[in-house]
Amino acid sequence: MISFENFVLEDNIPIYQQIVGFVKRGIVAGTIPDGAEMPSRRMLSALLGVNPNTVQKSYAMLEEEGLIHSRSGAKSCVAADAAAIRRLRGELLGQNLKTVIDAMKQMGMTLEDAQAALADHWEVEP
Amino acid sequence: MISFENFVLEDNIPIYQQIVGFVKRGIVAGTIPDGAEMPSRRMLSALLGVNPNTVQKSYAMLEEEGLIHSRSGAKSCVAADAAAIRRLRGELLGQNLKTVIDAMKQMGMTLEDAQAALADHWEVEP
DNA sequence: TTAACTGTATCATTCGTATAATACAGTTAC
DNA sequence: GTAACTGTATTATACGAATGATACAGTTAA
Repeated sequence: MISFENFVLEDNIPIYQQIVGFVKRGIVAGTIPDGAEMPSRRMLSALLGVNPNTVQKSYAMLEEEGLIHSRSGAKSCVAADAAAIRRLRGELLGQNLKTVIDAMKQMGMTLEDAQAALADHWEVEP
Repeated sequence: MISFENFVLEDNIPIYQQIVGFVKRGIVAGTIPDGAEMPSRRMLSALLGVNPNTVQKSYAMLEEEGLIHSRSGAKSCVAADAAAIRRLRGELLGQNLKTVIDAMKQMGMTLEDAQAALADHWEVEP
């Protein structure tokens, strides 16, 4: 069973997007392995304190991208082969870096500034 | 008059937040100097193709943070002294880096991985 | 087989974002 | 002084995100 222990809800980002992102990053990291069982919609909604419909929306999007497989009545399973993981890594890395790089450039920072700031903030948090 | 030439609307982020962020980053970069005239609400809304009320919401938030000064009837001006710029730089840097660092750590990346990925993506765009 | 789960679907409601159409009072330049 | 701009305010509408409450059919383990 996949663990959502390290999942923390953020503000200002749709919850269903946060759940999708958490699962995607776990797949890339290998902490969510191919074939693993997803928690049921009801169980995860109770664990996170959100509505079952919100979790259902996340799972539907993961299903649409072919990252999980659902059969009516049975538990949903992760479906992530090596090709999917490779694709995900590039997708997530590009998304995250584009935002922060654009912002830093607009702040007048050079690559050296950015490298220093990244190193500064890396070990601050647990 | 402050230029919004380099401003591009993104999806999935509230427009009023994008405008606030653009002005804040410009203040940090120095491209939006202290005392400069802001474009009027109506002019900027026409330029960006958004509703005047949306621009008004952005300006009201900047006013609340003390970054611009508005007088009924006259144009709004930037109010950003050295202390405000220092505060802004730390605030924006922290916000942007926290998101991307958390995501990278969840993907199992080390600081060295992150440095390499940052350098890879830095010069890709104009 | 039956009870307890599972996925799936539908309906109503609340809230924030964004739009639209005005209106009014203060300023600035001619 | 007047016209053309400013900031500010109000009301209504539309849409997506999220919640809440059900309901129904498929599976799985006792």
